Amino acid sequence: MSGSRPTIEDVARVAGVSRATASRVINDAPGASDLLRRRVTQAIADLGYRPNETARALASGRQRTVDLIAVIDNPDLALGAHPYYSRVLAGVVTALETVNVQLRIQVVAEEDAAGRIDTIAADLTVGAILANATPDLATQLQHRSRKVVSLVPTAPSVPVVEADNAGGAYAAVRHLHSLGRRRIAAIHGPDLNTCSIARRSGYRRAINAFKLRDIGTAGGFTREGGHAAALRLLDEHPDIDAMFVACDLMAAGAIQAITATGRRVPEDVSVIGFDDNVVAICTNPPLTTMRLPTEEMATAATRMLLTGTVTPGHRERFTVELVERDSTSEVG
Amino acid sequence: MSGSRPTIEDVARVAGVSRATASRVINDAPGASDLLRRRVTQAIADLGYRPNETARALASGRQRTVDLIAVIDNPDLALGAHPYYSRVLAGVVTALETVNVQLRIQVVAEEDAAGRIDTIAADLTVGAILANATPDLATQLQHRSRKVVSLVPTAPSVPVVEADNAGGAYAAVRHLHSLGRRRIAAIHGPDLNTCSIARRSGYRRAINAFKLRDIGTAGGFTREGGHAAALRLLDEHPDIDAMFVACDLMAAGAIQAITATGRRVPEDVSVIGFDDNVVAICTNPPLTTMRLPTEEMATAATRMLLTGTVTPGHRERFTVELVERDSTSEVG
DNA sequence: TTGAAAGCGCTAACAT
DNA sequence: ATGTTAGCGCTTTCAA
Repeated sequence: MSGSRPTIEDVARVAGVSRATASRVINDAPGASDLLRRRVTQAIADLGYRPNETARALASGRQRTVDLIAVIDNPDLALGAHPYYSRVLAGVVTALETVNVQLRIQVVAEEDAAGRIDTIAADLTVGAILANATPDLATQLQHRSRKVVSLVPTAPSVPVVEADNAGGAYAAVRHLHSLGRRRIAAIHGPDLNTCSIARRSGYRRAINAFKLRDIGTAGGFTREGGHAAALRLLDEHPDIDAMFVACDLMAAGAIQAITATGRRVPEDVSVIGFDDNVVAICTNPPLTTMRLPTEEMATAATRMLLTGTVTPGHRERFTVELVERDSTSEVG
Repeated sequence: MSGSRPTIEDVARVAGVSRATASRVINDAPGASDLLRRRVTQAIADLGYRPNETARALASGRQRTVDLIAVIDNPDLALGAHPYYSRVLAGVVTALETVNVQLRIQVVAEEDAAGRIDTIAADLTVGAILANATPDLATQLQHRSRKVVSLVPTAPSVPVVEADNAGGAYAAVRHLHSLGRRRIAAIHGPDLNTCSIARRSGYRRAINAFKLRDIGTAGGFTREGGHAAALRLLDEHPDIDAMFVACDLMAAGAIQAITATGRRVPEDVSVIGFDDNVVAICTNPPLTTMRLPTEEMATAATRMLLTGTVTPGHRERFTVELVERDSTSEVG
């Protein structure tokens, strides 16, 4: 009776319609009048009905899954290794804890992403979370399926749960400035990466606001990239007294490079990163950084997919906060 | 016809029995003669039959899941943050990619682990992977369910997919010794942690083999712990020229501490870690460490559960290999 | 010990 | 537009 979970049968009965109609409403399928549609929706709400995913899967012949799409350029930093994916994964898993929905992870190599779009879109059931898709890929995927949400900014029409990258970068530079740093160089991420672009624009805005010189180079979001970039920067601009680095992994490399040139962090060169993942406490010295609420963002994105509340152009923005550690200090 | 996957119906027909009997055999349920049991088993093999998990879940009323049990003592190092869990998660997800089995993650606080054992055991369907269980917890769980496999050594009867912790620790010390280091201190993990115990015994064995002095302290497997431990060690034994640190996170802390005392890594004090997770490339200098194949181990453990090949006392051991970076050097 | 048959909760033809 | 009905592949009574 009232002990077990309501079924579609209950919904149909309460709404005074057939199971088929109830099913149509639940699945947003055509072939139901607005009147009945409303009655069913009401019944669902009243009963607190939630479809049994298992029965759905059996009847329809396909398992409902949430797809996590990761575009990989560097195979060394796969799912288990890269702190970003780890956090995304953890966030998605949290949202999936209570529902009967499968998680499918699709690792797509950058070069054959284009070729796989149709297949991916066709296989989508609940929808896809784009961990790090390019605007192009995201747009195409969204065109073919609608059930897509990105964790990084892409194109205006693609639903996104994003971090305030520009604001975070601005705050980072402002912090360095408040410490008396005046020659603040930047190690940016890849030129075409949208997070990287947003962070760079935040940096530029701050540089202008504080009337500083814009010194920057790109590092590719890897430790190696950060290392090489810092070396270049110090070579060309030996008087740099701070670095804004667009991700923690690069910041780790930058710190290694800075100290390798005989400079001290934070006294000679203060460093501020972006992400606040486990790497930040392991650099030497520990890294001051801007914290991204990655897990929370992934959870939110997954919930959107699950509840079907993704609408084109939907935009949710999470704030990014400063976490002070030992890689920054006042000019002394 | 031959196009789609064989069903239990096909198995029953080929074996010349009813669906009910086939089901009994498949589920190891009582009530089937040895003769029929053999015929069904043969038919399953011939057809390459694999049960449809979705149908199973619907009929039985419960979803089959693999449970990943993580005992958490430090909330700061939850699933998304700690590199170990990330790698385990990645490995489990890999094994689950092709099957219709749900992943359920149970985060258990250390203090109420005991109280939750019965509930956890009762809810198990496919089985549980114990990421970091104590011998006590593992034994009790295995007692109540059988379908349990640990990723760390626990008790002899509990099936385990483990790393050669002792061998790895021995190899680490041997490496330091081969570089001319003679005052090799150790930062061990928690006293009661079985990985930590195995690594410590490997260290001791090496210390004896090379006739070195046994200098050690415990660090609790956290960055903070490693930091504090290194400070203590250097204070009490200022002439230490190398450290064997039982995990990368602690090694990161140790390196921070060593350089903070004005010593150089690797020249004055060489450091070798254990794990080889993302942290290892982010320390300053990058960390020489012993690589644990955590993802592969987790995948193997999950497959065992899935195929039902877990038997009490089963023991699988993965080797641990040296990865040289810049935190170790010859005495010069 | 074995088999027949009734569902599990839902989707999707097919009728109306 | 709406309802009727036949399964999806399996487990689990219930009878034999």
